[in-house]
Amino acid sequence: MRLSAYFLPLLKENPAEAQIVSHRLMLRAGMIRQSAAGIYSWLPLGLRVLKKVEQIVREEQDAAGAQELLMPTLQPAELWRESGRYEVYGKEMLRIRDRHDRDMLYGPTNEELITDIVRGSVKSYRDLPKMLYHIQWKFRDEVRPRFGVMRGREFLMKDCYSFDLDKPAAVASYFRMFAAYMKTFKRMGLTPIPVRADTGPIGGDLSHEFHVQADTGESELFYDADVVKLDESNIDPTSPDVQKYIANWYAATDEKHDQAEFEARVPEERRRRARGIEVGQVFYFGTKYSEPMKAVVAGQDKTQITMEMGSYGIGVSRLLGAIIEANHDDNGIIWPEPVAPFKVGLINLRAADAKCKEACDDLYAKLQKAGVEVLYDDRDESAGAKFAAMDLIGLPYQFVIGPRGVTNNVVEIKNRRSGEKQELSPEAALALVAGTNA
RNA sequence: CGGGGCGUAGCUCAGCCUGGUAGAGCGCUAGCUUUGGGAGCUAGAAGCCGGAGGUUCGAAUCCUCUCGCCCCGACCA
Repeated sequence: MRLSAYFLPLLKENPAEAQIVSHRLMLRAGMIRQSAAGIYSWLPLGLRVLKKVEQIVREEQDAAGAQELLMPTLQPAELWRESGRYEVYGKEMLRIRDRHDRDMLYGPTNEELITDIVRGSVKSYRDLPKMLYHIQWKFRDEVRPRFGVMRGREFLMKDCYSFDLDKPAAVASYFRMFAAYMKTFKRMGLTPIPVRADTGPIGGDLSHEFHVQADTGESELFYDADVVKLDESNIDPTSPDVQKYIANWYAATDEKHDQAEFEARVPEERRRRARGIEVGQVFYFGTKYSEPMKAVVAGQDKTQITMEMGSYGIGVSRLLGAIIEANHDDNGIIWPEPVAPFKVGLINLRAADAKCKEACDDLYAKLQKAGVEVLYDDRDESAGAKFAAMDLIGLPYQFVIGPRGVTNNVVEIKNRRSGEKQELSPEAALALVAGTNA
């Protein structure tokens, strides 16, 4: 993509409304634009990252055995009356009336809808288990939206629902998803910390929140260092020992932290304290919805079995804020490579110079041919402006070509994260990024 | 939902107290000069001063009402 043609409205100054760093940087880097309080448009650069985050989530859901579907944003109030949540949910739920005076709502979550779908088609014990998920926009009418996309009213969420025959199977589904979450967040360059959680309005008796570590995070976490060291690929979700271990380890947010228990259970050298941002939560809630909504299957012995359910959410749009909170410096964003909007930023320092232009155009074509995602700054701007823009949007590699480099046939490569610079031939530069392209 | 703050050019803000022809910096347009860390000079364009009422000869400025946005708290993916 040529920057001269790209819609990338960068801001040199901090917008007054943005207080926290991720919000400021997303606005300054031209990723989002606010439409109303807590509601944002996603501009091309922001959308590219959103899609990458979404894709990683999708791949790990699929790998965990879940199947993707897509439910609507608008739901009939009827289903929520059936589960009893229509009255319980409060003003956070955006209620709408259609032209026929039917009560509708913009979904804040989808337990009712998915249960309705499953109960309509799943009739036999042979049809279970099932795990179904979708990635869809949700709306929660927060009293006070803030922190940009981290606490918007409209947000993109992955929500998955598991349906099992009995509790042991449902708990295994829970821990399968648990392991998938660890992997998902790690793939984005984050450090996930799973914290035991209350089940809140969703209900149930087993739940974990996933926080990712960020110095600017909203909550304070106290945890056993072993929690972070756990390798999710070794988790056997069906093992009662593993389940017990995970369910009982010490990790708590400040509200639920018990210093005495922390000290009693965790050796001093393993006690950790950090700030985090919540990006996901998993619940096992048994028959809370399947019971009132009559989601049952016929068992082998002609009995009726009420499905055992769990639900699993990831705040996809919120993750962008969390990733930036955990990956930035004074100059701007530092994207982890798997979610970077482009892998390489190619800078022509002297756009008016024919030789520079030729060298850059050539390298740009080769990068594209090699399948490397590249943003090419071909604008006629001052060098400083180009460096600053590239640092701000935080692409992992900056390829710089100026009059000096052209004379020596070298490309200067800057690693955005480490700041290290090296000079390579165009061929070597190409090999550097083409080789490791995912 | 309680408390506080702010709405003036695309962005950051001054002007308001003490009413009298709407400002600055950045950005934008044109030209010239520059060219390795947000360039310089010159000339421009750009605003229903959030909206509605009121007071006044006269309102960005004073009064009333309203809408929007931000911050702290309670609440939350």
